[in-house]
Amino acid sequence: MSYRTHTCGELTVRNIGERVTLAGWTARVRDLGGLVFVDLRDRYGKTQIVALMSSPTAEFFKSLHNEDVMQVIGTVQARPTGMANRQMPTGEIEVAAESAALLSQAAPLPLGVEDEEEASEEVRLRYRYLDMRRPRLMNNLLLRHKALQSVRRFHDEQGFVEVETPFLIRSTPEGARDYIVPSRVQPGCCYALPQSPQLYKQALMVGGVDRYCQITRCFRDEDLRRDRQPEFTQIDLEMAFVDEEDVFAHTERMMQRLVKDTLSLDIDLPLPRLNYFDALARFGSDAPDLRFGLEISRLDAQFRGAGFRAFDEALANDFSVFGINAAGKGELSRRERVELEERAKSEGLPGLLTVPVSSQGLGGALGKLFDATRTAELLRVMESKPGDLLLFAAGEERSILTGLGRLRRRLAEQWRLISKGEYKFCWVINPPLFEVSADGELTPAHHPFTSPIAADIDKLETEPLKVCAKAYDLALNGFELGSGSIRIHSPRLQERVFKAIGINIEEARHRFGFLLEALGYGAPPHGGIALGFDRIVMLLAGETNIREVIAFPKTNVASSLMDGAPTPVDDQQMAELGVKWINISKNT
RNA sequence: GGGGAUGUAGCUCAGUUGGUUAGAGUGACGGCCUGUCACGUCGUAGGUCGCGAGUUCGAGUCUCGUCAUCCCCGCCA
Repeated sequence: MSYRTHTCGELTVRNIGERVTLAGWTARVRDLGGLVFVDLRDRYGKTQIVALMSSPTAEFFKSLHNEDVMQVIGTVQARPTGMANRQMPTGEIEVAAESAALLSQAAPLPLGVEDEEEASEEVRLRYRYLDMRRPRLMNNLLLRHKALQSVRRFHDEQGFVEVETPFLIRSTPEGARDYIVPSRVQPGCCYALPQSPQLYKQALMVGGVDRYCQITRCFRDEDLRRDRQPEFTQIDLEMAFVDEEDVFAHTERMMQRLVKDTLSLDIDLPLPRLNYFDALARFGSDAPDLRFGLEISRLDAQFRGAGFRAFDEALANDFSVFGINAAGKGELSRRERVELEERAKSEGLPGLLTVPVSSQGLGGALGKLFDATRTAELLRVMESKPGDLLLFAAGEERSILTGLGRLRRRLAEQWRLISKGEYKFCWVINPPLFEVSADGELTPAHHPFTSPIAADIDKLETEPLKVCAKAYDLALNGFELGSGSIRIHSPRLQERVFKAIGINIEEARHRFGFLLEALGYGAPPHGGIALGFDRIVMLLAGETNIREVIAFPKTNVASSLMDGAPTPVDDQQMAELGVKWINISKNT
């Protein structure tokens, strides 16, 4: 006989009179003396079990503890008139118990499975298997499953081949720090866990797998954030014989389908596109949040010669002035404006000038400095009207823009300019191919296999920093969902790019192993994208933290509180690997 | 590596200018109760105030250090 004939979420009035067997967790026991109710729960729902004092099971029910696992055999019956619970799907019926069996006993729980939100992050992570019994995490896991199936089904329909690539790979010094795995068979050598399957998917293109997709784990040993875990899942895809437009079209349809399959929402295509520099200039971010305004304006011309000393000095130093129109915020109190200025400093801005706009013109520090013409011009550029509050900051262009970008997001949250359930995607396209690293070297902004846009190839040797890449990021609601590019498939162009960043072909071959060789054996034009699956699910779930959509996530210092990883390992294990610790100061 | 927040009963929290025996809700345990559904009701147990120093007649409260969890900057091709 099977453990259960039905789940705890499916019995309704249609089942009245049926003899059923249910199994699940004891969610609650309501002992009324001569009458006992038990809510039996599984992931499908809850069903009320009832036993009269005269019933042989009543004594057993009274002895139950919360979360004991049991099996009940009984008959589905309608609840007495007026006793239905309209809150729950099974609320019109109950199961009159004939017999019951305890399947497993539960000790008192360290967190309340029944109450929502009443547990610290620490306790939830330590007892993740209990947290899972609560609807929030369970629903997120179910949503994640749906999203996985949607993406797989879509790619299968489109003729994509799912190929698994290795987890034990060659370490490359580029990019994020690698997780390292020492080899026992080859003492002194290590594998790395992949930061992404980049090199392999390009090899697959050379191999003729012209449409590849993989939903796979990636590993990066960097500090965590609310949208970053050391191991995370990517939707990785690559296509041969395509240009950017093909990748855009494919990715957009995948996202459209994903949002439809999970949330039943329709996304309009094509998705808007922003040039990388425009995104930075207007939103102070390469992953702009388009759900609200507060756009940034460049105001060098409007402030030049206006006599505002701090900004004049900045302009004289080749710095810039930028502003944001906080529409309708002109009535903020003196104190609120000071708080705003403090907030700006905490976002890395050197300072913030706040100026209310009234029907008389500009207030605050600019009231006396700006004449009618200058005022009119400023209001025109900032699209401002009386009742607004203007925010200004001056300094080095990029740092002011990114600072204002962070402030912009904070203010939108604080002022509740974002409505829930809105999904605003956008492509951010054609970023620079190279950037200058901290030590002054030219480095690839994306990765060294990214193709420059055709029009810029001639500048590779002369003005490398002006070369734009055939690369693109997909952003959603202020988060980077993923990025990709059209790759270089010509060994000659690849060589020029390496030369531009100061590495010769031998060195490149040493660092990137097989890929360069592969490109020499007939590589089709190809490109692709990799999307952060956890982030996508986080946003679909309406969560603000990636941990909420990961079954067993890590803490800020990359610990797993449930199993205690990472731990020291035996000397024996280390000896086999030929590895010895030095200078260990803590955690030993 | 840097900045910020938090840490008090199993859980979620309160605890005043430093002052007697550290409280509440919930959960746990025991009793009563025949229509509950956050059942009600009566009772009982439950504390290394994260840890370690220091200041003080006296520290949950003040100072320093340290650990843990969270958020941000750096970092994340």
